[in-house]
Amino acid sequence: MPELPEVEVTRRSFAERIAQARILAMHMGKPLRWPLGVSPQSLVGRTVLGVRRRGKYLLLDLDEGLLLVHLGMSGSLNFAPRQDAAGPHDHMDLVTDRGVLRLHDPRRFGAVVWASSQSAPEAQKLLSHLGVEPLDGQFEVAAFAEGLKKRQSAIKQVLLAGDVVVGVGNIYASECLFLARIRPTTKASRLSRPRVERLHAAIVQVLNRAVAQGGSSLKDFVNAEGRTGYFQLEAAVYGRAGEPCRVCATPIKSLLQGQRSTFFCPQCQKP
DNA sequence: CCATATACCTGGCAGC
DNA sequence: TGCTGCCAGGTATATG
Repeated sequence: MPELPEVEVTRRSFAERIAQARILAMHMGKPLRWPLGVSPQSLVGRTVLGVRRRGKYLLLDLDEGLLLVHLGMSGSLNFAPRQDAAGPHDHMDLVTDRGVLRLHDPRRFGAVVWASSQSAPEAQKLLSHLGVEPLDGQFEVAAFAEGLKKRQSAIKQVLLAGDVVVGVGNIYASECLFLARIRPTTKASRLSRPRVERLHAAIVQVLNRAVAQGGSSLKDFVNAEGRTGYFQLEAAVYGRAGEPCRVCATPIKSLLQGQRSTFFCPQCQKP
């Protein structure tokens, strides 16, 4: 579910409300992708200073250490003054004096991991290999082009890998490549400079637009206030196999790349 | 180092 | 209805 836009929308929907909250209790449900790494009880008394994002990870800065939260494929957070009894798919409650932050994650590919600092091994293991942030002004064409030059695999899969640029998942990879008029199977190293420039601009444009639309709610994404997103309504290619291209009316095609579905317009995205 | 396959887990849906 | 197989927004890890 959650790519950069959904994670950022989630962050914005509770960051201010949880700032300066004191942790009163923490309850963990079924095992997630990785263990918390510390006793939930040991976090009682800590204060949540703020919420940042790195790639698809949310970083909850505490007055001592931090929590890394990942939503996996099916995770969502909810922050409210109170929560109902936990359901079978609620796997974390962070009870604070400003509300309860609850992680709902049916597939349990998500995770909540404690780290003593962002530079500590337990955090670096997850963050160190991540590529540049596309929306923070540090994303530059020259470095992007350099990163792509080294990669022999298809551009779609290089985007998904997240070690050149972070945040572009399976929906937005197809959308960005459509906007940039690039065939997803093109080898990254073979992209012409104009195409790299178009892709760079498309990534920024698509992700910003998706954030503005509250993310994509294909199935069940909601932000920490329980609100759905609307970007899926304007998706150009994702999930539209067989439907007419919004630009040229040619039927959208789909294919598999690395076991993931890719969607593209064979007319607008020439090899 | 690089590229690709695999594993994790649950629910929804098409097809029979 | 109920079963089976396939698909789904991610990514560390194993394998070649």
